Amino acid sequence: MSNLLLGSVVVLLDDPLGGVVVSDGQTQEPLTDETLQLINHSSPVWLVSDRRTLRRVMRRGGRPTRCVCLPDYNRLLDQAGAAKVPLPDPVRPEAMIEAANQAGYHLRDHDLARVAKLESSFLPVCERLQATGLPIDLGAWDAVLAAAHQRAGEARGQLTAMVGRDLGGHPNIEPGERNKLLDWFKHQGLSLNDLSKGTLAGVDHPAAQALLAWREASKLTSTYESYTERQVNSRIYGHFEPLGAHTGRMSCGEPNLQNIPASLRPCVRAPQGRVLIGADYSGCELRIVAALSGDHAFRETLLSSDFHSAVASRLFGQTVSKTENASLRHAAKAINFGLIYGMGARRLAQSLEMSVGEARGLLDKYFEGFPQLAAWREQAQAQARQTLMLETVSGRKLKLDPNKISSTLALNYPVQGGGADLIKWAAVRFIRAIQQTKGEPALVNMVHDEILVEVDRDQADEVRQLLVESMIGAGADLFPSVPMAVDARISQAWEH
DNA sequence: TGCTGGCCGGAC
DNA sequence: AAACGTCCGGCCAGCA
Repeated sequence: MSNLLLGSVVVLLDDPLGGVVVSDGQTQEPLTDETLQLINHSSPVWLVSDRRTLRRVMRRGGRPTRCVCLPDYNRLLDQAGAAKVPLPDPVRPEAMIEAANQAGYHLRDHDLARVAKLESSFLPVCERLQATGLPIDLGAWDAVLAAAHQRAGEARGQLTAMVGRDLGGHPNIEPGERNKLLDWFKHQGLSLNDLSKGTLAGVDHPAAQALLAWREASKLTSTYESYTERQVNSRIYGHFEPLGAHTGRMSCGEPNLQNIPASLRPCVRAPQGRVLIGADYSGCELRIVAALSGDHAFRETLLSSDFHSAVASRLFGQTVSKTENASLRHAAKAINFGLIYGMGARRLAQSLEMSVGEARGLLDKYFEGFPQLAAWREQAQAQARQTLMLETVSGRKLKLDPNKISSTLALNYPVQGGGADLIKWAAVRFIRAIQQTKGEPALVNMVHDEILVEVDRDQADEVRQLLVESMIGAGADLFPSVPMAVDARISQAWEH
């Protein structure tokens, strides 16, 4: 093929008879073990009309190194404000190649070639992740939920004892009935704007505490009980969407494996003879901020031992550690955290419970110490207004609606999106690194800045090392000016 | 009865 | 005017 993005291509299409058709654009063959070995060995770019087809071939042992899925390419194009390429109808090999070439030209015209290459390398990795599933200990999972049931029942009892016989005419108020509860609180002389955790925590009334307790427990039971209904051989299979978020992050649903709460993570357990390796970037988004801004002081402070304390010391001119002047550390941490999201003075004031004026003063002082960081923020926002385009390190792009230019997004997109680039590239590097490794290592989950791998116990140390190297190496590739740091631990369960 | 939007909260 | 981002999902409330 002439298109530089594709190189040599093989098209894989569903066969109406239930098989898969393999084509190079001229000849067509059925997918057999032989043709499969042939294309696996020569490693061309695979071209599929949808991920279902890719799954079918991978189930039969297909191991693509890169795979172009037109709908995903279209998403990259669309978000960059470029024209999409219609999926040919009917889907024929020559038409698919033509469409993919078209998409390739559009991608290059819009400087999306690098991110397209990243995504096409990541797609097979993502499919393998999805097909492997997350191993869980069903008994432990059920036990945690049974305890939550217990707590929910108790909290519900306490609440209805107080609220059940209502002066306002609502008999038997259920803890989920928001409007009635708001009504009831009003009757008690407490007119609340909402029933969020934040406002409820400040309400000095036992009913508020009972409601919070019920919500905490019933969240667990209502959301996570259904997970075990989906398990097959003690594994849960989520549906990962490689471009689920417009920042480039993956998303996951049915069920969502990316928001399993801390209380259930110990129930994610490797089967007999195998272990889990959990590895996460520590402070990777702050490191990305450091790399993008090029701020020397920020970089040096970040690389020193305890970042939040160090920032607090600079900010307030006194010694701060986790034990000494902890409130100052807390303030610095709030700013550092908000930095990633483009937080303003108002919100900082709210989270630190101070006046907006004080918060503004704090931010000014903060950016005084990190002048290049402040300049980068200004520049990023100005450029977003001017070009109406946001961009990450891999060239991933987001076209802004001129009617609603968000300065927070201008700051957050390159950071969050850069993090997505980073972990995807790390996963690709890891899969390549373990090609020859025994012990059947497999990705079992990815959560934005964390990678979870399952492997035979005997290979755990070796694979842990490869994983760390892949993650750090990906950082060196994408953000060479600031080294990434990775925490990695081997254990039976996810977060023991 | 089924759909939709808002609220709320889990993860990062 | 105001502004801490990205998701998924369960439940209630309102509407047809």
